[in-house]
Amino acid sequence: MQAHYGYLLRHLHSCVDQNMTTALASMDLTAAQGAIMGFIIHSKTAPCARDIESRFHLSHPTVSGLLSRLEKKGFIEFRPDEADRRCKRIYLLPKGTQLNETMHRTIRATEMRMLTGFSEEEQLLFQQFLHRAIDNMGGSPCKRRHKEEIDE
Amino acid sequence: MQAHYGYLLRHLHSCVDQNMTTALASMDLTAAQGAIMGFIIHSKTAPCARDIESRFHLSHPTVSGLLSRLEKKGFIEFRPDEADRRCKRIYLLPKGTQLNETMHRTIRATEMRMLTGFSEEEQLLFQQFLHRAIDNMGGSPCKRRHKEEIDE
DNA sequence: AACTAATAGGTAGCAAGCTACATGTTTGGA
DNA sequence: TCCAAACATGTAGCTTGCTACCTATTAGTT
Repeated sequence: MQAHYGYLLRHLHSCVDQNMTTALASMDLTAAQGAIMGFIIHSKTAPCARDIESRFHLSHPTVSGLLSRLEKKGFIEFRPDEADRRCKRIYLLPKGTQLNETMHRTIRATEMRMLTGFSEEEQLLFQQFLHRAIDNMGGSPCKRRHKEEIDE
Repeated sequence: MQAHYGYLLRHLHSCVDQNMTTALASMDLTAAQGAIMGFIIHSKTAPCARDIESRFHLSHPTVSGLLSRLEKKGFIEFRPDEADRRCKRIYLLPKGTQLNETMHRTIRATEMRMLTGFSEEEQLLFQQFLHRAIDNMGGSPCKRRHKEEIDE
């Protein structure tokens, strides 16, 4: 029997994404949007789009689209940085601040569901496999490299 | 340190997909298109869109789009089934038949790259983890169920 | 001081995933 | 036989991912 890891990865990713989106639907968030809101909520200082690109290894236009949808829905707002007029910092609006605990519980619950029947050791191993495989593929999927991963 | 499997899965899937697409670019195929061409080439009898949906757990419109791009590029053509006028069977055109060996080698090579440094046992374990996680999430990402997975 | 690099962001355009709804064909049961 | 359910496909419209190319600002070098 053949491996077809490419297929398995797409399938699992797709399942998790759909389940996560369904779980977050009552909060008016998709899986990707939820992940980003979690990051913004936990940031000490107001992040800018670039920070999100680096953290999630996403291209600039992808993040740009996600943020503009979150802005349209009233979770966040942009305000220009006074010191550096290039970057627009992201600030939480009330609707965004409210999410906090419920959202994290929901995300956690979906991940736990995926790992049903996995022992502690298996969970750790699974996580290590994913990290090793990512490293083997060169880390960043998008062309434009991020600061912390300059391969000299 | 937290898990964030959702993020890891997206990241790995994205890396693999990009690498696969780059590797297949010289054949004028993307990763998803390559997977489907492989399935069509190996089919005993001419498949229809539905067969591809079941095999890859994809929704109908997704498959429909992929196939129409493959048709436009001249890899395949559609011919209606004479017995059942609902389904349009998929036939390989010369450009599609030519792909065979090179394409499979390329796909295999990319998967092997991802597994660099994995022992035989680790590869098997990784594969089992993916299958188990998929089962935990309920198998099919899209709403419309497929024949073989009717959960009674 | 001035020019070039790097950086932050914007837009267009495409692929691939999804849901929801509509059409036409087959099949099976009353 | 006939009508309803199941089935194969089509289309519209959305999100999320990408590349490529553009502008504006900052920083660094000469």
